Amino acid sequence: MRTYFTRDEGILAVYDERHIPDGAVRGVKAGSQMAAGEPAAEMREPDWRERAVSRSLNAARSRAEERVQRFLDTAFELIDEKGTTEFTIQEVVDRSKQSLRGFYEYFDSKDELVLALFEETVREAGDDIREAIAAESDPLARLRVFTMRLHEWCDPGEEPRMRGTHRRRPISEFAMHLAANHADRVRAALGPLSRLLRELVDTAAAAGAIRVANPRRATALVQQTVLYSWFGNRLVENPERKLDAEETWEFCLHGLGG
Amino acid sequence: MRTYFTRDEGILAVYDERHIPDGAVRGVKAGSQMAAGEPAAEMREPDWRERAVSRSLNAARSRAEERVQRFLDTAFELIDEKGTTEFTIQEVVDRSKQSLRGFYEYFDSKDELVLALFEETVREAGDDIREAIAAESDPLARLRVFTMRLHEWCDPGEEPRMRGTHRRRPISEFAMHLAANHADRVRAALGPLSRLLRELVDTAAAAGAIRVANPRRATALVQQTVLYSWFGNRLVENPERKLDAEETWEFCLHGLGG
DNA sequence: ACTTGTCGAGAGAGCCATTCTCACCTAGCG
DNA sequence: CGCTAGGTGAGAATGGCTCTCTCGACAAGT
Repeated sequence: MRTYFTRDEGILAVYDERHIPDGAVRGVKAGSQMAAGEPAAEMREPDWRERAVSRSLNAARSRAEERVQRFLDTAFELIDEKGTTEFTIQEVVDRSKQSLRGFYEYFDSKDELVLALFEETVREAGDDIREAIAAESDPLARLRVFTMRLHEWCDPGEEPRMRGTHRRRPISEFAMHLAANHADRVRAALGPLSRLLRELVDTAAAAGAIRVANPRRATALVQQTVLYSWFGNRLVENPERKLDAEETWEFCLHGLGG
Repeated sequence: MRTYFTRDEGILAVYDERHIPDGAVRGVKAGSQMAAGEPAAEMREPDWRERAVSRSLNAARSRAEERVQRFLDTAFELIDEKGTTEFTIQEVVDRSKQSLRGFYEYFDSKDELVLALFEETVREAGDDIREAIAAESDPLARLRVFTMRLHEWCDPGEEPRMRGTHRRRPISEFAMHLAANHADRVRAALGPLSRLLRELVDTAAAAGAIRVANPRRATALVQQTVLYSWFGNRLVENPERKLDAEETWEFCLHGLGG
């Protein structure tokens, strides 16, 4: 089983680890006639040869980056159009004017591709949330903003999606699937958000705004409640009765003894 | 799109509506030469012909019931063995010594089959929970028992499953999938449980054991928290840190202002 | 020109769900 | 008793997808 994405780095760490180096490094070795000690090679000062190599390596890298990015963009596009993650690889390949072979060069499977989209999305969400939090100073307010934003992020009300961002519902949905089959990857992707939440909980607890016995579990519960409450709404038919961010927050707040 | 299962009745209502009657009723009509008013026919006293017909109808029905049951049992068996719902229809058919054609005679699709298993499971859970609740009289205690039982039911700790019941994790998991694609069916299946919970919440609120502004939403939140918290545990690696029923309950309790 | 690595094109392979065909078997009927 | 039609088992055929593999063209280095 191959793995292209490093756990915490995410998408753009892809090619460095695999394809490019595979080829590039081999090139270096061949070009420099392979001196004695391999580790020593890293320490040598960059002569023209090295520079040339690194230049072509960079070129190769950005070529690859661009290719991967095209796959990702196209996939986002298809999801946006279809409102579901049920596109086929063939579609992605055709539309991005690349080859099936190329696709599997960069992604192990379709899941891997969607996982990448998921990571991207979570990253965006994280940035957005962090920004929103920065505007608040009160620990409880920060916690509240986090909760509300995350909730909205999972399931943006009506879909005329805001400029610049993508449809997120299909991704969130697929994340359920991923959570079942690639729990570790999903966990890793959510890591930064979990840690942020934990911080907020700790701070709020320290400030006496909430009373929690076990911060870790409290964090987990809040995260869960928020992450899944949008999904639960799927089982509610009457839109009037769907739970919104505010209600979810209040429930959490009480749950936290606030 | 055909539908074999009535919303609230569940599995055993299947054949009455479709196949059997399709054949049997046609038989009746032909046999009795189709008198005048169709509705009137239902009111006629059972002469020998009617009795004979109903006997064969019953025979056909139980034959069908037995066949369907065999599919269901086999599917449960496969799930138990594999620990996943990833069996193929072919397997079910082969092992139950029936035919593919027969399968699609009774079930529209694989989802339909698993939905049936899900309904069965929920029904069992409901019975179990109701029984457990009956042993308690205090409103809050009843609510607590409900919560804990439901939590355990979704994700029975370690799998050496108790006699008589089936592996439930794979079913719960598949339910996530179903919730995405057949929300209405899942909602219907969960209906009785939701109503029960609502009752408990109302009673507890009336008794002043908890303070809720909007019972409906409170109910939804509790249901969600419980139903998904086991799923959230999937993202927790260290078993020590997984949330258990007790913790979930306490969170809900506070959330409910208890 | 010759080798070697890269990559697009696209033909499968394999796996499934779902549908279709056909032949058998049995009950009812003349 | 032979005949016919509906119900049903067996399992072949279809279609959709993911993923693999082969081929050939192109590019860069030698």
